[in-house]
Amino acid sequence: MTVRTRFAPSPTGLLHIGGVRTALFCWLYARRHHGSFILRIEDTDRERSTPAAVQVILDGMDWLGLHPDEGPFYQTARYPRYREVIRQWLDEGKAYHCYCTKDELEAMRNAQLAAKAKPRYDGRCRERRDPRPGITPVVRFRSPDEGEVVVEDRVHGDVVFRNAELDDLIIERSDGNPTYNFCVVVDDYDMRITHVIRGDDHLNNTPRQINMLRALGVEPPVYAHLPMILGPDGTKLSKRHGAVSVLHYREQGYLPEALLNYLARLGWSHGDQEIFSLAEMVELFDLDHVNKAASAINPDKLAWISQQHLMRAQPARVSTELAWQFGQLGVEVVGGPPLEAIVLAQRERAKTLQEMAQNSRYFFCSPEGYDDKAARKHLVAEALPLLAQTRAALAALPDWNAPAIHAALEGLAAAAGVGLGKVAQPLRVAVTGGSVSPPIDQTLAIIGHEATLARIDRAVAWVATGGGPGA
RNA sequence: GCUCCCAUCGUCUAGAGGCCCAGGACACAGCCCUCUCAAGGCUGGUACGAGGGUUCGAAUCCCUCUGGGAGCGCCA
Repeated sequence: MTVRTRFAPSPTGLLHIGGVRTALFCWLYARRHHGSFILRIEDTDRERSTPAAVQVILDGMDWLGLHPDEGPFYQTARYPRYREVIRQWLDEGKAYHCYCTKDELEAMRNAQLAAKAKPRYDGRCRERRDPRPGITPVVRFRSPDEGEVVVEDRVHGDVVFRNAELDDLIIERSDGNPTYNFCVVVDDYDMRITHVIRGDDHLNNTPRQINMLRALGVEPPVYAHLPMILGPDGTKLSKRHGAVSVLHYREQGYLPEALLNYLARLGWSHGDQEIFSLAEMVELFDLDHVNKAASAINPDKLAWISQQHLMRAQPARVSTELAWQFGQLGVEVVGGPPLEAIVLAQRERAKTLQEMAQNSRYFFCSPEGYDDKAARKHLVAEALPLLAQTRAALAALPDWNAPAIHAALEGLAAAAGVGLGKVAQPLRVAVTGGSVSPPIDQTLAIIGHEATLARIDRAVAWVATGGGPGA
């Protein structure tokens, strides 16, 4: 039997880390077993579903490369099918009309809560024969009164629920719209889903769904309920921390495979391995090593993984992403140094593409000013003679490349009887505006011969005129 | 309140009775490398929630407790 998994988000909020992790596991499992991954939009809540939210889901999945083999399917497009099943169940006595008003339901609920009982529908309309005038009924599924349902879960093991705990849930609202638990069942059946992989907040819904599946005459699929993902502080994911759209991660400069790698390690493991390429994840993923406990997001670790992927990715691809980041910063890169050289020089000193771009402005523009602390230490009168010598030596260089620059600077330092740092730091501040950059030879090589000399001149003049604001 | 789930370093996790006085990773501290910052290497500290069992032997199995979480909607 071919594996068929599905990711079924509802377009009522944003697609965040938690949803993405679920999507990832579904996708990985399907890929791993050469099956199909299906995307289904659960938009039966017409009040809260928005086209914008659908678009975010689609864009997010697309960016991450979690492409569905089938779909997206929209539940709102399947209403005729749901009605067909409901009609059939009504005919077979598996479902019935309920004329209780919201007020009555509310009263029932309060009474049960007051009696310290679990609030649930008592089934009072089960045997009702006649409609109540003026009330449009809902349709309820007739849940078994006795026995128990066993959810055979791939991550939790067998979980047993007594049917006595379950009540008759509404499957069609009074406005004619079908409800979630019911649609899921019909869809998973129609779409021949073999493995339902979802958040464990759905574990409690599962016995009801199994009962409905059986009413349809079929046996349930394999279930795997994933633990929740929590915010950095260990509490539920909220807007305050972590519950931001996945697309935020793109803007902040994370590579999709880095985010996916991080998410894969949240709840899944393969021994001690931390870094996985997409191909490795597909090859190694399995449900047996999915953890049962909830896990908290750790931004530091995500950043570290991000950098690991930045260092491993093809420079050409990283360049493309970097160009976008420069665009965001308003830095014109056309006509400047090749981006690949910058990637190679900067990738081990940036956690994200955004950070890389921010730290690389000086490759394209002269510093607008000098870092205060750095200037006070290195751009001072005493440093001028050596800086002037450096300028002369660099000006005389016939070939402008890192090894040649390096040799020149080394020679200068040796002749002056100082360490390379004495030469490099003033130069670095003059040319980049700060005290941090890739190795000075590489930095100068990328900036270019002319620009380097011009910037040294500016710095010398700046020192000569007593410093002051600006460069 | 009822039902269900969960429980190893601060965090992510390895661990499927002896290989564990518990391993890896992030973070943190120190050292090395070094023109700065990184990257990399080395070293260090910190964890099996508590109590009972079972067993020659338990982080691993069972029970109770405690602590977290989820569900109990004409939301998904």
